[in-house]
Amino acid sequence: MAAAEQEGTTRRRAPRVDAVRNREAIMDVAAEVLAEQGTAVDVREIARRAGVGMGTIYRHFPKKEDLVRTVLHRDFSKWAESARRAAIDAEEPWAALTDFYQQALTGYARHRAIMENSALTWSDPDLEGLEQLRLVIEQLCARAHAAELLRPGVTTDDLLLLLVSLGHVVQFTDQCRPQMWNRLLHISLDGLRADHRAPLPAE
Amino acid sequence: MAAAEQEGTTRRRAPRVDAVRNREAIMDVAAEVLAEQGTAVDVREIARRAGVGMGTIYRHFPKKEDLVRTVLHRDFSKWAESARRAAIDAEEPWAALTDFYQQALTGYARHRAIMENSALTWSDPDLEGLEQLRLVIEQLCARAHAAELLRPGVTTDDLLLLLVSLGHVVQFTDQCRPQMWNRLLHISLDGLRADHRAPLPAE
Amino acid sequence: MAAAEQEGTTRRRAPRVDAVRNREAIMDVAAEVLAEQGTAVDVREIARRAGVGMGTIYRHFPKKEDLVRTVLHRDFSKWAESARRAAIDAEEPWAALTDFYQQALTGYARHRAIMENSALTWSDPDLEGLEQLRLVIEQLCARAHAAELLRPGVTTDDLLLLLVSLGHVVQFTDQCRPQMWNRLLHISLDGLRADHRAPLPAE
Amino acid sequence: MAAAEQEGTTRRRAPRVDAVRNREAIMDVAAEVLAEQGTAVDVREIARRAGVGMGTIYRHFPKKEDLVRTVLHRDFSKWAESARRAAIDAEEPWAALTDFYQQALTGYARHRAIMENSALTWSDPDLEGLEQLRLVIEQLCARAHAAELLRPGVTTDDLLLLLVSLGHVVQFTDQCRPQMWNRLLHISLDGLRADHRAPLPAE
DNA sequence: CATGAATGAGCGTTCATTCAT
DNA sequence: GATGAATGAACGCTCATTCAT
Repeated sequence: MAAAEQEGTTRRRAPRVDAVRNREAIMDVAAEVLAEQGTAVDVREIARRAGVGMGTIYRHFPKKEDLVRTVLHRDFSKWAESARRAAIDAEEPWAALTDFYQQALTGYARHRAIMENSALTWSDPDLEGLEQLRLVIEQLCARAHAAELLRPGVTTDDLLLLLVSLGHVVQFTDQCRPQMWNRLLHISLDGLRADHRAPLPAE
Repeated sequence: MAAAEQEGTTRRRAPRVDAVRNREAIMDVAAEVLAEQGTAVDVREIARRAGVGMGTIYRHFPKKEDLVRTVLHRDFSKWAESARRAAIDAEEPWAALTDFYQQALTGYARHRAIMENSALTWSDPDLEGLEQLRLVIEQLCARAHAAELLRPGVTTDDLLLLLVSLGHVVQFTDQCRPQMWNRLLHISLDGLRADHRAPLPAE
Repeated sequence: MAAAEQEGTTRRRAPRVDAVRNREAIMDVAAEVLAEQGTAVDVREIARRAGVGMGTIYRHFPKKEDLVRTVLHRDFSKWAESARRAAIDAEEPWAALTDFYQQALTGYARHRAIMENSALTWSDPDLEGLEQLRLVIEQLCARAHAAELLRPGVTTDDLLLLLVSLGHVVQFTDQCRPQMWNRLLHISLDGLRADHRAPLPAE
Repeated sequence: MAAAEQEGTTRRRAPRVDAVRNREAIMDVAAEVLAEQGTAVDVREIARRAGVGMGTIYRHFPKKEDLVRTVLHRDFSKWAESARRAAIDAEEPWAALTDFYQQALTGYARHRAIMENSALTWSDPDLEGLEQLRLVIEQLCARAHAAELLRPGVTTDDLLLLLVSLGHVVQFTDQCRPQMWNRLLHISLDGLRADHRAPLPAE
């Protein structure tokens, strides 16, 4: 009703509000469900939990994969952005790095669909997503190298891959051994320290 | 029938040579396909590629899962056994460990279904498979500790988890960056060395 | 959405008229096919004959058995209800009884699936269906006994069982000797008359 | 060995012995299984329980239905023959009739496949089986009519159909109400008595 | 535009029947 | 002949996607 009052001027916009609302509802629900169940979810469940019809989903996202990609991208970006800020705010380069891993592994690594997709993303450069994360890591990497805290030769890709790798560990130890990944993280980080001067193998 | 029984050596009339051949063909093809596509494959595709009818598969393996389990178990065992021998034969405890990882990651880690199953196995200890692997790693771990080459506090589970973790890395870098996991392996192994005396976090 | 809610009368947006039509088409076709072929029909055939896709059937009836049960229940109830009315309307207790059998055997006894189910229902009292019928028969039985028309000792179960029994006769004489069951019915009914005072054997 | 001694003369017959043995084993087992489970049995189960290969079954009986028909025919005939003798031996025509029903319903009516097939047989006169039974009943019927014990107009077909009808009752009350069919039998037989002079409806 | 009913390819599985050994 | 391995049509069911309302 309130929306209808402006009829004359906003005839076109009014429906958009709903559309946007819907789109967001869908994405929010999808985010939840994708995190819980991975990409194997039934589209119907997303529709049901979002309170919309399936057609609405398909209007906004022609293929299920489009929805998945969009949602993952958004969530990933959101998270990457907060990670970026944390990285900038940190004063100690090394602490920045370790905090980053801690946060990443406590947070998004539990997201089933993101982890599923990390693999895809990695091998299919057309798919964006890890790219933003790479930027964050690039900074962390550069700062740590600048402070000579990071082992010579360690690249952004190394750090990124380590993250994904530990992410998988989180996935399947989350239920039975909730903190075990932390040990692996420590081990890996110790292996990344500047103390180690032995060159890493070429790819 | 009576005639055949005199033989004494072969209770079963004729060796169903072709049946054995078929069973093996099925398992071999299944191994291939499971390695490529994971457990989601259509049984029909295995049948097609094995050159047999669907019914033949179901004769040998009443449920798809039976086929999967059997194949995975076979492949895993085969590989675990060779890993065990290599581990025993190695003179240097540290080399034994690194070679083991090298071999594991060059080999079975490319197998999608095995990797799928590793995750499951981890959280469901009833499922066998990783158990054999754990035994091998236990030995490697013990020897390395005995020689004081391994960081204090490092457990078999740490090493096992590292393996699975790097296995996933192999999975999704195999196509685009075939040797990249090797760098991570080096980093992790360096983090495992006895030089590091800092205690690892409790689980 | 908000606009639709004002209506107050129809919470559901649009009546899915065609959906109802489809559901009914499915049930009608299913009734036909189940009557003809019993519960062994291929769901695809029902779909084909109803002019819908298979999925449509499964939308309305999650399992084949749900469809079967629903259809049988509907048909059975419909018929049982009309039988009940006829039984009440009849003035003569004996005529009520004979008409009831006539109608039952001319009608639902040709339904293969119902007859299949009668057998099951008999041995599994959890399954509903015969229950309604039993109620009708109970009344008929009571009235006939009250009028001393029915042989002493005859129970509702006797009458019910006779019905099912003659139902089977209808099943397999329907094609070749369409009215033959009628003779058996007469014979049985005569055996049920109060003239016969010889006690019936205990179960 | 004993069979082989006559090699010269019976070269052709020796294998037949086995074949016959097999054929009989198959039929015996099939009889059992068909009685227990009806015609829906898996051919494999018959083969297994008969200790022969499936090919052997299909050599003797090109189609499953051939086996079924043959077995049922044999069992039916066997039983019909014993019924015939009992019928002849009986001195009282009425007792002959009632004993016949008693025996039939205690005996073969529990045979699932026979009962399944009775329906088919009835409507498909090409299928033999009931024919022999009809002959027996014809005699019983004639004797009872001659003694004026049987209601005028009652035909062999009436009696035959009554038998099949009560047979079905036995089928589904056997587990839960083992003797209930007996009551129906009494009722029907009383309806068949010569006391009833009312004409039966034409078919 | 939103809805959710409809579609149908595809999956795991069974079993009568055939055929190489 | 006998064997039982192989075949494949057919079944119940799921779910991404389309489309009439």
